[in-house]
Amino acid sequence: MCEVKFVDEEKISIVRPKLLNDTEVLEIANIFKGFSDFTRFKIIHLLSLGEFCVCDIAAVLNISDPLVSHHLRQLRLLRIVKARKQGKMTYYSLDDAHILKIIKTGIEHIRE
Amino acid sequence: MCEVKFVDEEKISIVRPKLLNDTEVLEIANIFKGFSDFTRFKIIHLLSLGEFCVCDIAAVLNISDPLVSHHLRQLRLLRIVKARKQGKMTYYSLDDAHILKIIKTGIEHIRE
DNA sequence: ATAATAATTAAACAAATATTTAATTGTTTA
DNA sequence: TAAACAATTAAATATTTGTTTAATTATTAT
Repeated sequence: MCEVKFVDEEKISIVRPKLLNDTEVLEIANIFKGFSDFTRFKIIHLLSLGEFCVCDIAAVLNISDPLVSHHLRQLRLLRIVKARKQGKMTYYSLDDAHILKIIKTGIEHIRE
Repeated sequence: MCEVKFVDEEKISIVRPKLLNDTEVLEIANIFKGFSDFTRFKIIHLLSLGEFCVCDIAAVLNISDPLVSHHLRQLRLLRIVKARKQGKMTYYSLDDAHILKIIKTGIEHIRE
């Protein structure tokens, strides 16, 4: 086990006040959690290309309607996507410009 | 259940070739997964402020050494952080500039 | 009203993941 | 060489989370 005192007390004291508070950290981590699942990211990426109904999302990605609906619900709660209802259908799209930026950052990153 | 044919066949056919392949999606989703946990994001954010040993990370964030080590291992595999060994200690820091950009995008996002 | 359909919700299950505790490795110093 | 310490690893547990299936809601059209 590691001793209690800090290896570099000074470095720590400079950094401490710059730390984010728990609420902020939780919020940010949750946003990234929205992007962290294989299926969910596929949905998000599709919606970055346009507005789609649940039915078409499921068909294009070859997954079931309830699964799409389930993920969209999470994404709506995280305000990553927004919904527009029209008749029987619900059309989904990305909620704001930030979301597109996050997607792009991710794509850029893996393409180095 | 939703019928098989697409609501907007044309829109779909335009979008289809623009979709990312599964390997890319998995890679991106995994990077975001690195950022998606409360404790792990705290570690990442701390490392965005400087280079630290396991011992100090654990002390500042008030969590156990093995937990820090465990998360750092994942982050190293995802190439989000890198390690530098010196004597008994291992010093960790962010792996590249992209990572800093992702962190900033996240912080920006919640601060609108 | 009834039937058909898009979407959502609920319940059950399966799989993945975070955390804890204990044991181990590897390096330094006495 | 033995003791001390930083870090890692392993095993066990607890929790969260993704997916499936079935049932339900809400809207449109007959």
